[in-house]
Amino acid sequence: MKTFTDRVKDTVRKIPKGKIMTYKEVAKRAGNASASRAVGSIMKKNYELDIPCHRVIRSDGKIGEYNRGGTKQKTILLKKEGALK
DNA sequence: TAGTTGACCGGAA
DNA sequence: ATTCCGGCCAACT
Repeated sequence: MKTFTDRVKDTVRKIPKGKIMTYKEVAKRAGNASASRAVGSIMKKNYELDIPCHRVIRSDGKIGEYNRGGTKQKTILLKKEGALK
């Protein structure tokens, strides 16, 4: 039985290049639509290189936080991948 | 077991 | 548009 956390990691790992998902969408896909906050909490403590956490942004359209360079770096990465204009 | 924390969300002021 | 507040959930202490 996979836990919510495992599914979240799996979901984020499956996000294709140039694509973006909101924390809420990820939470929903993982099985708990209201766990958007928990998703961020999980990413923060489980940042594997297989998981492109920079492809996950907030529902407001804001970039959100990032542990490898902050919001700035996150934005740059998304731009490079073409996910963000 | 209970309390605190935070890469969030949505509504209200 | 910006700031504030309550709710929500998993991890940490």
